[in-house]
Amino acid sequence: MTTRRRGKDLEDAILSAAAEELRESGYPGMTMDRVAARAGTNKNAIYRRWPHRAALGIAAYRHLADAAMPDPDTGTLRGDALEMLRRANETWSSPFGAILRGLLAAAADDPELLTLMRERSGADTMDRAWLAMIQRAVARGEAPGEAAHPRVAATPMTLLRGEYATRGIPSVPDEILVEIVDEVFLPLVRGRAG
Amino acid sequence: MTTRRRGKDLEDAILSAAAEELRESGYPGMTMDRVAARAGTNKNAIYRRWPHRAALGIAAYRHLADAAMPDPDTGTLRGDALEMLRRANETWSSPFGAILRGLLAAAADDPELLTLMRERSGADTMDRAWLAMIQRAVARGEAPGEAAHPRVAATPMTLLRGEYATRGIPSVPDEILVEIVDEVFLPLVRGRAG
DNA sequence: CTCTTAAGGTACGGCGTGTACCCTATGAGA
DNA sequence: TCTCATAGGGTACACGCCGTACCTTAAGAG
Repeated sequence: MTTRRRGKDLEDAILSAAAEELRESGYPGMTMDRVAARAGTNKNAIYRRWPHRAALGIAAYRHLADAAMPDPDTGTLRGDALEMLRRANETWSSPFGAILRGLLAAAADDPELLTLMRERSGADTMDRAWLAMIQRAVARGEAPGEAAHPRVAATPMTLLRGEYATRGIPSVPDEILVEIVDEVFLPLVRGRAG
Repeated sequence: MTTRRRGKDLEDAILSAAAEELRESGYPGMTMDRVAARAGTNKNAIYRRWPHRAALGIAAYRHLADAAMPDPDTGTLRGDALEMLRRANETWSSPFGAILRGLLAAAADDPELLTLMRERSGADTMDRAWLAMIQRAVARGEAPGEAAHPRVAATPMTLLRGEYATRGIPSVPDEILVEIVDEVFLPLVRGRAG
């Protein structure tokens, strides 16, 4: 330990350590002591940068996330929607998604943290992608223009999240995704005609 | 303290104490020590009955819940749906709902607890009420028979829960409820015709 | 070369969960 | 009526974690 890290170097080391802890133990299992130890520093350095454990957790989560997949384009609205749901399901059911859910659970009481989460977790990006997808379908004449409504766009993802919330875990079976698309999303889009 | 409580007496005392703690401090603030003190007993008696704090929390929550309102019957599907959402919004935004949300957050990782919660929290009852409501609309000729689908029935409540999950707070404004009904639920019901 | 700033080291206070141990009232059954 | 297994009461404690305080020491700007 000849040299002593400072500023950004140290900050990155802490974030990486926290991210690894998140990956290994989830948010509830991420302790400040272990993060400090893993980063080869001490809690002072952490608390000088982040006020809470939660703040560090969110910041570290961001360190993991960098998805930014391209929009699906299967040619049909049904195909695109299913693809989106399947991708989301994969993400949410990965250990990675478990972390996100842990964070969400911890933030559930704290509006301030919740908005932080929304920004970082790409939920808004997701909604925009759905809207764009619907607009492509409208352009193809596959859906009525009234279908391009934010709440319609957000519905399938909300339903998927609902599955996680009530079932609780590993992964939502594909039939459910199909059901969400065929029994809710597509009828909804059609029902908005005229 | 001439007499010493046993069995059901003591159990009720503990549950009542836990329920009061829940009401006053929410689930995160309900500590075993305080519950024991409030019940005039000690943690032994509690841990002999419930394995976790979470288990006690869920059991105590049940002690608070006894709603069972009659179904709304406004004469129109739109009116009934709005009424259901408004009632749910009231419940969920009450301190009482905050408790429920705290419990849900704590149980989010544990499927076992989640099923316990579902049974106790009346979510299934709620879904049945929605289905019955839709079936009345079908009988009136107000909705197509295909609309009486469990997933359709569950959609509005899931969307409302989604609002709580992302916004995080006090109460969902009425416009949002109206939007859920007019922009999603009713188009969905109509879109399932034919 | 000095001096402010930030890192390292370490020790705590406080709180909460779950367990251990030992004492004592209760009530069922002989 | 007496005995005795059972369950409640009291208390202490190990353990883990968060967040803070305090002091020492390196780094690097001026």
